[in-house]
Amino acid sequence: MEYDFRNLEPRWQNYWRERGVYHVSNVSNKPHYYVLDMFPYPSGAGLHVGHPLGYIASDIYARYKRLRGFNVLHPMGYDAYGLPAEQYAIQTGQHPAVTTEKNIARYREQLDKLGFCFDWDREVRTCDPKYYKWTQWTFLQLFKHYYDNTENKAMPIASLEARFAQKGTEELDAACTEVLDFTAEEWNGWDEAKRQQVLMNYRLAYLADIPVNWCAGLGTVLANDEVVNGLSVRGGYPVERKLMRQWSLRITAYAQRLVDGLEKVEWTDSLKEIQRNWIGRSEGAAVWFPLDVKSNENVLPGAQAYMPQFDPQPVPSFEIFTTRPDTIFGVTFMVLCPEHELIDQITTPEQRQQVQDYVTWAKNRSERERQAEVKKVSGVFTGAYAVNPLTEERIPIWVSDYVLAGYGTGAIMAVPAHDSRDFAFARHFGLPIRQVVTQEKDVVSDPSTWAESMDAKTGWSVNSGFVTGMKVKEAMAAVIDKIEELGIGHRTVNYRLRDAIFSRQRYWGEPFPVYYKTTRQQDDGTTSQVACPIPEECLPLELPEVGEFKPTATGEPPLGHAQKWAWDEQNRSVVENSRIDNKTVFPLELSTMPGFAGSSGYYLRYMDPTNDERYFSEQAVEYWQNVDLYVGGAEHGTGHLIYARFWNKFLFDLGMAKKEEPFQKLINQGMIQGRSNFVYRSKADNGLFISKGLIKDMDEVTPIHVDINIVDNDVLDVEKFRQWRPEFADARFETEGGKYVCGWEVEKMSKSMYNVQNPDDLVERYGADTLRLYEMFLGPVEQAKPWDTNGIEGVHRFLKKFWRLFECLNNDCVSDASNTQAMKILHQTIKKVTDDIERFSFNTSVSTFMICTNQLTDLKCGSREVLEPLAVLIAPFAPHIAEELWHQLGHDTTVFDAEWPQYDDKYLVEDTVKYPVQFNGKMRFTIDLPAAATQAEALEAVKASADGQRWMAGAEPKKVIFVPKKIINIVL
RNA sequence: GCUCUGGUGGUGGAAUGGUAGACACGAGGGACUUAAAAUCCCUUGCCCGCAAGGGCGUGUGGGUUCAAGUCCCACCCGGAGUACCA
Repeated sequence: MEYDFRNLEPRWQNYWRERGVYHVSNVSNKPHYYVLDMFPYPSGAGLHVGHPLGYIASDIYARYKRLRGFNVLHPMGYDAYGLPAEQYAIQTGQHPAVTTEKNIARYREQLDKLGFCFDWDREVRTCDPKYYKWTQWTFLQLFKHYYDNTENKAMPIASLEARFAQKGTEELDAACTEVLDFTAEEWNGWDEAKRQQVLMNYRLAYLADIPVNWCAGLGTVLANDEVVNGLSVRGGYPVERKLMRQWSLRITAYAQRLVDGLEKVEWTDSLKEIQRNWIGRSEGAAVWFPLDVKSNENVLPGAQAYMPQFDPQPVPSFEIFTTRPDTIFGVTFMVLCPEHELIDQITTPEQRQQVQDYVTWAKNRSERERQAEVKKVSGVFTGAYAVNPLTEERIPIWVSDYVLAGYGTGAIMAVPAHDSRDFAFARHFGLPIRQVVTQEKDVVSDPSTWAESMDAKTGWSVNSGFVTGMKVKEAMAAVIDKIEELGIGHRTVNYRLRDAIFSRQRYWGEPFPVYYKTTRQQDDGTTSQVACPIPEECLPLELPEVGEFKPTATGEPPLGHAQKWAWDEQNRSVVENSRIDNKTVFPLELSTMPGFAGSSGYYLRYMDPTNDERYFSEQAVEYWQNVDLYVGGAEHGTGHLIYARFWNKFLFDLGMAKKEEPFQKLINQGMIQGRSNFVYRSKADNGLFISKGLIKDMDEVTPIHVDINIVDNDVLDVEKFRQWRPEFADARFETEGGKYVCGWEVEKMSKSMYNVQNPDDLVERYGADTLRLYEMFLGPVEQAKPWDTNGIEGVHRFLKKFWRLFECLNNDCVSDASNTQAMKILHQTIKKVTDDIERFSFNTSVSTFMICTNQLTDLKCGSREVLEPLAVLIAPFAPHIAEELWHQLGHDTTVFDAEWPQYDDKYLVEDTVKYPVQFNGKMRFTIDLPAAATQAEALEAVKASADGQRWMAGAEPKKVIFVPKKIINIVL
């Protein structure tokens, strides 16, 4: 009987579905294991061969774990909110829900064909109100909590209110936007609006005017990880900095825990490094530099103290952040960012015009220009001077945009000798450079001769007062101690991580469960809007229908088009906008949540996906704990994987998540790149195409992308090529032995390069099992590699051969002698495959199956005793053929209820092993030895077998190295 | 620039410090066939040699070791992340 995958694969897929073979229960006495894939965004293009790579790997591991007796949770769902569906809606007017539904159906069809073991009963979709109810709920919890640095966890905002009423901000150490200082009396005297304004400063989900990445092309705000080189990741539109009132998540409160948590998880070093860099923890010191008042008297009428904790005098001071406190003796100037609030106050009249011009210029420069011109030095002198608090030297204050408002304090002490940017600045403006660190003890040189600054944090301090002669590390500590002693600064840690902007001016996302009350403030009479949460029991707040998906004429987000988008506080329901009276009916928030909202907690929801009472039940999370294995792309390193960890840590603080880290082990599948094929058109003769091997000079031909689907093993199907496009209808070919050979190149997989491979075609041609094995055989899962179908025939051939192996059993052609040999082969295979799966080396597992099959075929097959375990062994990789063969062997239950075969050492022991023996590299021969031979026995055997010329009888070797089963090395 | 990766035949890739190139593709040769498909066998890192055999080989140069693709140092080249982060 032929290996008829076209008949067999759908048949078993039905069998699995009908019997609910992959249904997973939360109640089991088996050990649990949770294997998760990053759920896909269902795009209109459908799956390409890159998607399934990770799914196949996780499917293999999930099935393997199941066969090893684990209760395996392996769910799948859709990250269904997103920009493409919305863009499509704007163009066509088609509702995003409709296109999304259609795309999901297509994805599901494609996924089903590949025979995955997902428990579809647990499917989640981020756009489903039953799901996003919990996304909104989590947002409300973030809104209702603040981060207490003393407790080092999130705490209810109510406890903060109680605290304020009792003792104000005294002894409070909490994550906040701005450090506030008020007493209980002050708090108690404030009205509700003012109090809400203060609380907003502490909430983990907060509303604030912040500089955001505004993308006019998309009409929305973007998070930092959605912007690259000043352009939006989606669409590549320019992005500008703009001050807007936005919801943000105070993820920075968790910065340290996000760094620390990386120690506890099994991720690749490179991904951990990506996250560490993104969080960007740096230790250093904050130091106050006071203004030199004497030299600036004329510019400081009524200057206010800017150093409340430290300075009793009304002298403006600048707090700077440095990671090199040891170089404080080398400060020759200081630099403020153009946004710095003290610039106006300190600038001298003579410099005022210049400074204003510079600040204006810097503000109007787009983010993109700024980043592109990083190497261009610009800046202006303010005319003012500061005092170095340790040396009491007078140093000029400059303004330059190389100092960023968003990092540290927006002001720096410049040490040009030991910082490359300060160095470039000093050189450009002719400012002095003073060496305070030397790499070779006591050796100093003239910095004016330097080509670059000396940035290394190594060497010794020189010209540095009390730290002169100390090693750099010691000097750092000594300077900070001194600064703290003098009360002019302190040890501190800075993070590069920014709070996550959570508002998007889009339609197709989760609505914020928030409405706004307008109130008039008692003290100054200004009106302000107070954000009020929708009661939790009223969730989900469903996304309203809108006539149009574009922003409104007044520039409001698409939800501004909704007719029914107001909150009736008394009836606790969404009502018509026309009823807004700001007394009982209020406007609802018009922004929606970003893509990462829905994907930040989906792995928890899979544990208990139909629960309407809770996010997930206590019992479910208690059983599953967290994800044991997460498979997905490393491109989510600075986005989803940070947000999800934050989300989980927050839920952990609430006592809901049971593990602080959501993803214990993480495997990054490598990106599948496209492999494009080219034909070469002669420049001299436009109708002539020259085969690759016949081209003498690449200048004589034009390479043209050709659809990879009409190329097989780099050989062009010339007839299909002529039909492919009208202009090639009369194409002529200069061939190599009748074959037209195409060139190839690795490029991104994209439609325009005609190199997109659709998995359906391959399933149709070779079957799902072949495709699964082939994708694994391609190379290590983690490695990026170009897609290339050149080897798929070999894998398909292997499956046919494997199939024939089982036909032998039916023909009963097994001999006893060969059976013993076959058992050895089987047990070697069990051991190797098991080891390989455990270390996620699926490509070598496939090779092992090939070797095993070849050997058994050579032996003229094997017995049931051999073939039965083999069917189980291959089941994770090629489930359909395994299930078919398993049933042919007479079983009537699924192979996935079988037990994973164990290997027996007795079959692995070889009687004798050939040992290569080496005499100090000069001579080598091979002897036979019992496999279990000891070093002494080995030596005796060597002496007995070695040839007499070189091994003198009775001679003793100087040294013998004996590695069992490997090699004996003897030094004479 | 900084950080992380990787560099092995014509190709994809194997090698707990122990016979480098498993396995597969491609290529060449052959068997079976009227033919094709399918299947099977042989050769295939490079150089010398009819052969036996020998020499050279894991980006480059050093080092550690009886033994290095693997460990250490320096450099060169790719890929990824990040980017005026003080």
